[in-house]
Amino acid sequence: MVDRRGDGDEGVTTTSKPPAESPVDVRERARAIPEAAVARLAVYLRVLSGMAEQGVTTISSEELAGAAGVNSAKLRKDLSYIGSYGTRGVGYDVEVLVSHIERILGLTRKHSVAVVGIGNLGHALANYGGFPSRGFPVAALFDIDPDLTGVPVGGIPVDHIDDITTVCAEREVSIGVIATPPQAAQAVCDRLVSAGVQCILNFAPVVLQVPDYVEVRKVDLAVEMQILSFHVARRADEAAGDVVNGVGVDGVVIRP
Amino acid sequence: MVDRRGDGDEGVTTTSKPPAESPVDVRERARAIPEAAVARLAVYLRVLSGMAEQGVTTISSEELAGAAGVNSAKLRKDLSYIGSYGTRGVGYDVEVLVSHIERILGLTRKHSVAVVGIGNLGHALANYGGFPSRGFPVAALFDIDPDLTGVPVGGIPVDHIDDITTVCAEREVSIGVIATPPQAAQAVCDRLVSAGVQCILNFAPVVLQVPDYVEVRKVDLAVEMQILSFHVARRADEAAGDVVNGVGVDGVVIRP
DNA sequence: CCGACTTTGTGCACACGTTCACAAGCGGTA
DNA sequence: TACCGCTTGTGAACGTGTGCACAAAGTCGG
Repeated sequence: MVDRRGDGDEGVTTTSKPPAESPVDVRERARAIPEAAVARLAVYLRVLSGMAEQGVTTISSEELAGAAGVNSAKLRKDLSYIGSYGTRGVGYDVEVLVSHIERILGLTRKHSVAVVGIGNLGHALANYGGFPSRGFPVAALFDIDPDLTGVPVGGIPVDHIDDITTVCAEREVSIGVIATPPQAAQAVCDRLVSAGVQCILNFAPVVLQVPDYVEVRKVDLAVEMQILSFHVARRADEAAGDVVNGVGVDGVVIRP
Repeated sequence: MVDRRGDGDEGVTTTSKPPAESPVDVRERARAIPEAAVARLAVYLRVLSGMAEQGVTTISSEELAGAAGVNSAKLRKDLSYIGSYGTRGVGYDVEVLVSHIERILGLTRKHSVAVVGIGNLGHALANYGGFPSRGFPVAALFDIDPDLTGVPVGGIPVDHIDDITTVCAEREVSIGVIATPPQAAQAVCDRLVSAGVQCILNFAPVVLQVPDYVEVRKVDLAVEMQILSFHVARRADEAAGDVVNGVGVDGVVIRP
């Protein structure tokens, strides 16, 4: 039932395609792509889309790397994970690259999204234009507050959280977004999981416990802030402690 | 532990390799906590704070690791970067650990935050309770829309973006949050930087170009979604692959 | 004071990710 | 066709991060 539709075939490129990659190879390749590279591929894709809109048809690794904020060797290696679709001496065809990255990222298929927790953040997410335009239609909204049920937010009526199982099944939700207060997050997560959702994006500042087969990514604003804070502090220490021999600013003995 | 051993008895170790590092490098290294560890320390801190509130005074690496969703060896190694504050046979004193992590993360100082772009997301951020409670008071809001100027959001009046330099200096903003549309992000970023802000949290789906001394972290919802999408696709491929092993790729299922 | 038991801190080996550097391949030119 | 300059793709070196496994260091009961 896993419809491996994707592009009807690989022959979009010129006739040159010696080893005639089989779908199995593509699959093996996808499995072997490092996590870090996947994140960057998504960035390349966005940059490339922008390029395409501006009418750019060809781009070199150097240019693309610059626009994506990485070094060009890394970029080429990342792209090599998905196949060799460049032309030596010339660069990459923007459209070809776009379609291959989309295929690898599984964007040939639409992924319906459900947002749980329609507070400030939930509202923002429901109205966020970046989702639908990139193949992630928001198909359902849930909240525990009965007063919200039926109220449309961003064009979609809110459902009560108790209906999560049936609604998710009905609308084929494949990604759940948790935007609830921390206390509710684990319970919501459990309900999503039992509703068959296997991918979760968690905005609540909690560590979710899930079965192995469920993929969770978290966005934790406080943690991001604290990482920035750490760098501020480190920088201050460096400035202040430059000359201090053996002792850091905070009293940590650095040298024996 | 901050390297204070001078004991004899290395046992069976091979001949030591000479890294030939200058003392300065050693000191820099000692100070440098791996980026990945810093992110986790922030998580430990949150978990520990919760524990403390519930009256827990002591915790073992195993328990804390479980609550933080990491393995215990990693947790201990992470904690060892900031010093050895545990008691063998017992565990860690929660409050002691909290205070040390806070010190390392630079949370003993308040870091004022400015949010630029008061749209849906900006509203959500301005109202987000998680910031002030964790030592990140929102001290300023900016937008380009003159109609918003003076309007209070989350208790703070919005300033016009043209006043960003003076206001940021006045209120000692150390962290800037960009929640504008992508087209505006780079310009806003430039203004923040020239206003002296050295740490930026970017929600706009753009790769920001900044000087070396500025620290940028990005939160890109579309990228997160696409990473999840990749995993969905990979999983689907794997499921198909189980069948494909020894069978054609046309989706015909042949059960052995 | 001792021995049994618990838990930390860390050396070591391994896996993952990044960067370098260069051969291979392509388009353009004479 | 033969050459030249340019850019890709990748093997190999390197650096960073992870996990295991165990000695060291503590508590506790007797």
